Amino acid sequence: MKVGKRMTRPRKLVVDALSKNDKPMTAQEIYSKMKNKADLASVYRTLELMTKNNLVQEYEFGDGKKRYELVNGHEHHHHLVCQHCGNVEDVEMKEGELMEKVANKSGFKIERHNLEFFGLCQDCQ
Amino acid sequence: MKVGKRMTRPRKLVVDALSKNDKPMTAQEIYSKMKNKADLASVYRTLELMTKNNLVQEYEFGDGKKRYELVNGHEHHHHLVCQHCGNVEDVEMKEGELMEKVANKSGFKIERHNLEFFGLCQDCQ
DNA sequence: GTTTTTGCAAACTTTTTGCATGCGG
DNA sequence: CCGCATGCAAAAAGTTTGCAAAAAC
Repeated sequence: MKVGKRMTRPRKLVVDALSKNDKPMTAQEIYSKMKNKADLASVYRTLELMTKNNLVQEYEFGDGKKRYELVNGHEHHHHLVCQHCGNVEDVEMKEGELMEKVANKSGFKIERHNLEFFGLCQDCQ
Repeated sequence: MKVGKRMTRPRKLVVDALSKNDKPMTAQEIYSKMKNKADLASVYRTLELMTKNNLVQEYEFGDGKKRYELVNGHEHHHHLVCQHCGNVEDVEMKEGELMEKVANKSGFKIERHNLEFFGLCQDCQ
């Protein structure tokens, strides 16, 4: 890891779990992948640390659980969340101009945005 | 209300609280506004009912609480959430073409999307 | 050796649920 | 009246926290 922090086993396990998955994961999902080799609380603490240091990005898809995805390697992107099967696909799109317009006309200093789509994937239509 | 459902006091109170506020409210906030005149559980049940019937729209701004806003009257819009003071402003933007592109290239049947911006409002910059 | 991090257990917060009672139409 | 909706209380579910023990460096 980095950030002047220690590279411990629980942290390795979290990174490991996240990097083996291509979809955002909940804390529970990450925890399940590491079979008692670290505590759930450590998972949460690690995710908080990594989120603050922009190593992971946090998402909410509306079911009350936060999901996390490694930033490393991933382009900036958004998600298509199937409301039937729960599957998640990545979408990339160039929304740059749109964001600029919002920034300009609002006077807000926009640091990040979440854009998620909900609907039905091809299999579920 | 409608939906073939009964217009009861708790439901009136929820609609009332929501219509007197111009920002999305949490269940707790709604509950607080109605001073023991209805139960929190009824607030949740009402919000669920109204969400399913598209009378309210549900949002998540990343703090683990769901927020609700009356659809009635409001144009389709998005939010600017200040990460410092928590204030929420509405933004309107024409993102139509962008949405179409995503729909076309993904094969997803998109039913709705959430787009929220996080940053610093003018006062907090 | 000292500081950071962990595991465990307990607490907290938000949301959901069961059930007997009560209100709306 | 009759069934849907409510209040209350208890339970889920997700996340956070305190603290002594253990691991990094």
